[in-house]
Amino acid sequence: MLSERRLKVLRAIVQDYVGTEEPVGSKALTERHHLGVSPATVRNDMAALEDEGFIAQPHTSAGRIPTDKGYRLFVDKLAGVKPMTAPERRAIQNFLEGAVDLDDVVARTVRLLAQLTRQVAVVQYPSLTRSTVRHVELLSLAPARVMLVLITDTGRVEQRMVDCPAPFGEASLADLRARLNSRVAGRRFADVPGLVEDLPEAFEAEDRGTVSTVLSTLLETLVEENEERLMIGGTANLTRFGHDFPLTIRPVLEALEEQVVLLKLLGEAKDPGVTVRIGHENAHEGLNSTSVVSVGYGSGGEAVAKLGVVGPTRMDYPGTMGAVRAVARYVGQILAES
Amino acid sequence: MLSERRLKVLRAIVQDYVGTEEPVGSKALTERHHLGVSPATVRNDMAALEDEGFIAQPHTSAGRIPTDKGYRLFVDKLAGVKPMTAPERRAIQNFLEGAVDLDDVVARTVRLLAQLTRQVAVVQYPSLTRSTVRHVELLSLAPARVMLVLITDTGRVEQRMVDCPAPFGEASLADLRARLNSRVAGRRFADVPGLVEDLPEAFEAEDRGTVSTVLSTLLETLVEENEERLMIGGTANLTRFGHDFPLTIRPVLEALEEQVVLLKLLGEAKDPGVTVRIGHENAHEGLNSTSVVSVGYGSGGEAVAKLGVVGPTRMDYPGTMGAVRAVARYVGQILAES
DNA sequence: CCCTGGCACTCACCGTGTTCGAGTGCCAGA
DNA sequence: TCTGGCACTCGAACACGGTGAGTGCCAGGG
Repeated sequence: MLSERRLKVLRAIVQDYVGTEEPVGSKALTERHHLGVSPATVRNDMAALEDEGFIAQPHTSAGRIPTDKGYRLFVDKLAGVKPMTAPERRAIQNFLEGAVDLDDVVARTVRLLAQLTRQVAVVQYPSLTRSTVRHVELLSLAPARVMLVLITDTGRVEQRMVDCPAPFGEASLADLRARLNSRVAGRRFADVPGLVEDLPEAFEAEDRGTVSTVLSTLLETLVEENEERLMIGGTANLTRFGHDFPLTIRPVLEALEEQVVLLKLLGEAKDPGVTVRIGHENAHEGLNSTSVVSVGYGSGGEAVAKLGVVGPTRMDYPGTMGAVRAVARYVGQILAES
Repeated sequence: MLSERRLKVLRAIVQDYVGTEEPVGSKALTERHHLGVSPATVRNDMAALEDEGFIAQPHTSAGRIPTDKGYRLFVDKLAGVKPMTAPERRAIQNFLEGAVDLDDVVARTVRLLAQLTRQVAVVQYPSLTRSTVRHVELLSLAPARVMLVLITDTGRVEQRMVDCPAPFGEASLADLRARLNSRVAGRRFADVPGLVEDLPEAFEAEDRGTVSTVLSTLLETLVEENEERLMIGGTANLTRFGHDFPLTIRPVLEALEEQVVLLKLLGEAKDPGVTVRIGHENAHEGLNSTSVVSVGYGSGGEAVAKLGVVGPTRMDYPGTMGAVRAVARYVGQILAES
C-alpha cells in the first residue's frame, strides 16, 4: 500500500497537471505545495508511483503526468466532489427556470452544463420506458388512417401513423380512445402491455384488427429503445483539448455523432451517484483519451435519464462532478414541477 | 474584362487549389492543365488576376490562392452544378426512404448530406409558418389546465400547456375542439388568425376567457419564430479544415451552436435555386473563412425550409451544389408522400 | 530505515545559420 | 502578344550547439 505522503504527492501531481497542462517535476511540486520534504524525497516517491503505474513520463527526463490509473485513484480516494457555491446554485436555478417545454429544458440544461464545466455536455431526454402515460390521443386522418399521439408525464410527445386494415368509424375511435385512457393513464410504461391485451375483445369483430394494430403500434412506441434521443452541446470546448489536434479531436467528434455510442456510454453508469469513466475505461476507442462524468436525473426519486459531460482525461474532476451533480438535481426539480 | 484564357487560368487555379490545398504556381498549372501556353504567359495572366483581386499570394514567392472574389467569379461564371450520377441518386433515395417520422427524415438527411459532401450539414425542420394545419387537439389535464397539440401537414407536432382563467368542462372543450378543427384544418398558418377571431362569441360568457386564452396560445405557437429548430451533423469533417486548427475551427463550432446564427444564415438565401455564400459574404464573423451552400426544399412547389452545408471556402463547389440540390429534391418527395 | 544534498546525465526546446527550391518579376527577342 | 532566360525572394527543412528542467543514483546524517 502507498504511504500517506505518496498519495499526497499523487494528488499534487494531478492538481498541478490539470492546471498547467504540463508534465510536473519534483522541484516545482515541493515549491507549490508545502509538502515539507525535499525534491529528492519526492523523486523517490515519484519513482515508486511510476512503478505502480499511477504516473508516467512522456519521455525520459521530463516531468510526470498521471495515467488513467492515477486519475482513477485520485477520484476514488483523494478527491471529493466540490459543491457548488451559493451564487452558482442560484445561477443554475435561474437559468433553468425560464424553460417553457421539455425541449427547452433539455436545451437549457445542455448549454448550462457546457458553460459550467467548459466541456462537451450530453443530456438524454427523459426515457420513455421509465415514465408514465399521461394521455393517449387518437386522431382520424382518413377512413383507414389514424394518428396516435402519446403524451408522457415528462411532457414528451411521440406520434405515430397507423394504417388500419379496415376503415374505422369515429364512434369506434372515440370508444377506443376512452377505454384506452381509462386503463393506461397514469400507469407506468412497463405495465401497459398487460393492461391492454384483452382490449380487442370489447370490440366488434370488424374493428378488432384495427384495434390490435393500434395497440401494437402503441406498444412499439413504448418499447422502442432507439428512439431515445439526446442533445449535445459545447463542442467548441473541444478546441481546448490539447496540442495534437486533428488526431485527438476527430474521433471524439465522430463518437459524439453516434447517438448509439453516447447512449451506451451514459447507460453504462449504473451507480446512484456520479459516475466517472476515465480514458481506456470507455469501451469506445475514439474516447480513449477522454473521461465521461455522468449521473442519472429524474423527477421523482427515480432516475428517468442520464446526463453528463465528456472532456479530456486531464480535467478538474471535483469541479466537474460537482457541476454535473448540481445540474442533475435542479433539472429533476424542474421536471417534477411541470 | 478578362480574356477567355485568363478565366481558364482562374478556373485551373481554383480546381488545383481545391484539390491539393496548396498554393499553385505557374509551372504546375501549365503541366496539369493543357493550356497550350508557357508558364511565363500564365505568370502574366496571374499578375493581372491578382491586380483585379481574384487571387492572392499568402507570401511573396509562393503560389497563388483564390480570394473570396475569385471563388465568387468561379461559381457564378466558370462552373456549373455537377449532377449526381445514377448510382448516387439511387443511394440517396434508398437512404431516405426508410424514414419513419419527421425526426427521422431530418436526421437521415443530415447524415446523408454530411457523407456526400464530407462537410458539416445543416437541415432546418419544415417551418411552421408556411405549412398548413392538419389537426388541433385539446386535452383536459386538470379542471383548469388544457394541453394544446398542433399537428402540421409536414408531420410536426407542437404542444403547449394552457392555464385557463376558469374551469372548463369536457363538453365545452369538445365543442371548441370541433369548431376549431372545422375552421382551421387544412388551412395555412398565415390564414388562421382571421379564421378564429370571432370564435369566443359562440361560447357562454363564462367560457370566453378560457377560449381566448387557448386561441392566443395557438396563435403564439403558430407565429413563434424562435421555435424553428434545426439539426446539424458531420462536425467531424471540420477536422479536414486546414492546418492552423484551434483558431480556424473554434469560431465555426461556436457559430454552429448558435441556432439563431444558422437560421439567419439559411434564411438569407432567397434564391429559388442553390445559393452560395462565400467567406466574408457571411455576416457572422466566425464564418468568415467558410462557405455556405444552401437551398430551399418543400413538399409541394413551395419551399417550407432550407438545408445546406458549411465548409471551407476551399471546397468543391460544383460537387457540393449538386449534392445539396439533389438531396433537397428527394427530401421534398419524401415529405410529399408522407 | 528514511530523508537529504550533491552530482552526473539525458533530452526536449530554442535560437541561429545554412541550404534548397519553388515561384516570382522583369526584360529582350521572336 | 507570347516566350525563354535570368536574377531575386523567401519560406521550409535541416543541422548545430547551448540551456535548463528533470531524472536516477549514491553517500551521509538524523
